[in-house]
Amino acid sequence: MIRSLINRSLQGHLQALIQAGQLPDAAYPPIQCEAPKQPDHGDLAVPFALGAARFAGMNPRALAELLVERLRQNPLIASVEIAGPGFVNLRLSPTAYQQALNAVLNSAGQSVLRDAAHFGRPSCERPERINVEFVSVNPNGPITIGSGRGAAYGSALCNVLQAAGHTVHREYYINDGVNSEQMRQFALSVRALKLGTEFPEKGYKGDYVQAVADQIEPQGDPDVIWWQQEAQALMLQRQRRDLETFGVAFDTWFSEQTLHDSGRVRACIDELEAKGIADRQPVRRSLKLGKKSVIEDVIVEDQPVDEDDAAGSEPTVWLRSTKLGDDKDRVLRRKDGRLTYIAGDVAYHDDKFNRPANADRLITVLGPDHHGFIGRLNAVVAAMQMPRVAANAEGEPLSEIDAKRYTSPAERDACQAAAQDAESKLLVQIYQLVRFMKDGQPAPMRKRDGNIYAISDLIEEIGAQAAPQADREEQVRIGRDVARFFYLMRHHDTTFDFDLDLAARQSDENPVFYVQYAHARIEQVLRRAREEASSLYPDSNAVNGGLTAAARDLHEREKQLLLQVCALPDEVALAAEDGAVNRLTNYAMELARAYHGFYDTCRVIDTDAPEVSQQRLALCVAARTALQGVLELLGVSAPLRMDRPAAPSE
RNA sequence: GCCCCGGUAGCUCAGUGGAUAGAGCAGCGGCCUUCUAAGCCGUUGGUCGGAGGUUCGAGUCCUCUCCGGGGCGCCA
Repeated sequence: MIRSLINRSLQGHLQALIQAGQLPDAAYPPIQCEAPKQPDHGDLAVPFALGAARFAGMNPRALAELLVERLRQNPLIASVEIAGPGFVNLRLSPTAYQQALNAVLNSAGQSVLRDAAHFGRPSCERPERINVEFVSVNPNGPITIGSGRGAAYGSALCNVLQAAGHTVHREYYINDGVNSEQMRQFALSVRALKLGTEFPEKGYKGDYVQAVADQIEPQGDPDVIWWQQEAQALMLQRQRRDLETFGVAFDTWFSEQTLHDSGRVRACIDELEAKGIADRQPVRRSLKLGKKSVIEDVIVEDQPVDEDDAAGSEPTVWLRSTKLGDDKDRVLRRKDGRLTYIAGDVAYHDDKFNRPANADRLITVLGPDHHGFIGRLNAVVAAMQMPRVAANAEGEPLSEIDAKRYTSPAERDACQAAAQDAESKLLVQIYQLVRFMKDGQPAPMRKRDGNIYAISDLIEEIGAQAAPQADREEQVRIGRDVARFFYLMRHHDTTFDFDLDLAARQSDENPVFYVQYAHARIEQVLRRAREEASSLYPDSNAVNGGLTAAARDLHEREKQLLLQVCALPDEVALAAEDGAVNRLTNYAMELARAYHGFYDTCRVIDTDAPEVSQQRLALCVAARTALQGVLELLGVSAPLRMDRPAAPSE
């Protein structure tokens, strides 16, 4: 925002220098400003000269001098100096702040998700249609606190991508395949509880299983498949409800079984066999990997063929995923005819790329136990996308190792191209383990009675402890806000400890309340202004009118607040690029800090100084816009007021 | 054996190859007759696990190594 304003200026200055022949025309790194480490270095710092010196063939300070000459002419810049090895430190003019503030105010009251003109939305260079699949747990239990991280991360990631200008499709893949062994066990457990039949050895216990059993009404003596479908439908209902409570919504709930029913899975296998990337040879290949996943050898093992298998049984069908970079070949169809999970995945990924509103790119959010899936999912995508290999094509001869997995140079080239292409189209985001800490000890995720620690339990627990007097709806709101914020505080690909005691504490240690309190404070100020000094209240026209008045040198705290507000689009752009949504929780805390500092030092409502007061009200509105924006992206509410917790009685 | 993640202040963690490595909490000391003190300000606290390397410059990139967490099914 302010930065992009300045960045544009900087680019202009650079071009001018090149055109004037003061700088050689070279492939310079991008010229950009950044927040200085120390506030007393100025409002913004430009490290360009340090990086560009090499390309210009001059020393950094001399290059900085050239820039400084130009910057002195710039009306947005109040002062500029060279510091350290060649930093250019800028102080912005009141005009620059004024312009930035007005720009933010233009999107006050808008949604960063829905309104494309919201200042928090960075301009996206290459908008894409992105399909994001997340959560996708088996419908044999509630959403656990473990998957809760994936739910929080996935939903926030979608918001960020959308705010960055992409078209996002949120998708949940329902693992409802009837040949799933786990679902069969679940169905048998439900049936046992309902009918009092023998409980399966690997059955599911816990109140949620009983709850499903209580709701099921069998007519006659239905088969296991019926039980399975009924049970998973009920479980799915519960999952949807819990996710909704957690602030997670999907555009599509995609059923695995529909792919089997429509014959798509079988058709895909046929296609793969026709291409030669799947076959029925009784061998399995695996890659022997050395350091840095360098392929040291290809191991080929014969698979036993039992002569006495029932007549009519067919050979196992193998996906030759080692040709596509996976470390093992994978079975698509077992010899008893049942299809594996990965067979469904082939059809599923193919489907995502071939819908009317097809995706340019897929993102799949998976838990830490699925880390080994990256290679095979990539192979699955590559297998369907690769062309049939022409038999007579030529290429560099095969190496000794490659000869063990490829039949021809042409096949090798086609496979490697497909694998590479798949890597650019499918991004697997793995989130790491969460440990829930209670009284300094890890809390068990699975209770002894077979019950699971569900996300709904977490929400209720936090809400009830943080606000014992509040009504249920309010407790759920608090529980959801705190849980989401906590999940999102750390980088998704880092293990972290979720401190349940801290989460439930309504104190200054809890960052969620710190951020929300900043918002409540803003609302309070605006309320008071409306009630006690309505002539100063910034309805949109009055704010803009007030700001076109003489620009004033802002207080240091006001500048810091506005700079922080203006950093939102930059943070969104970065998060969309690298998927590090946790930037935004950090940003939210910094923004809140900036506001609290401003609030403490700068009296807003002051009828004796109407112009200053009006500008500060405008700053409040700007801060509110940014806070609401970032909280909307995080899926955390922005409360209009927060009552001070009762002081401990003396 | 291979893969992923982590090791930064007493604790929990930030930290785009750039300046004197930062917050919060805990500790210590201040600030409510004025918009909510769930707040603010000051202060104490560091061999960024270790060793090499690349670079004008490394907590950040590369190699090796030590310690901790997790993963490597014709389960999903």
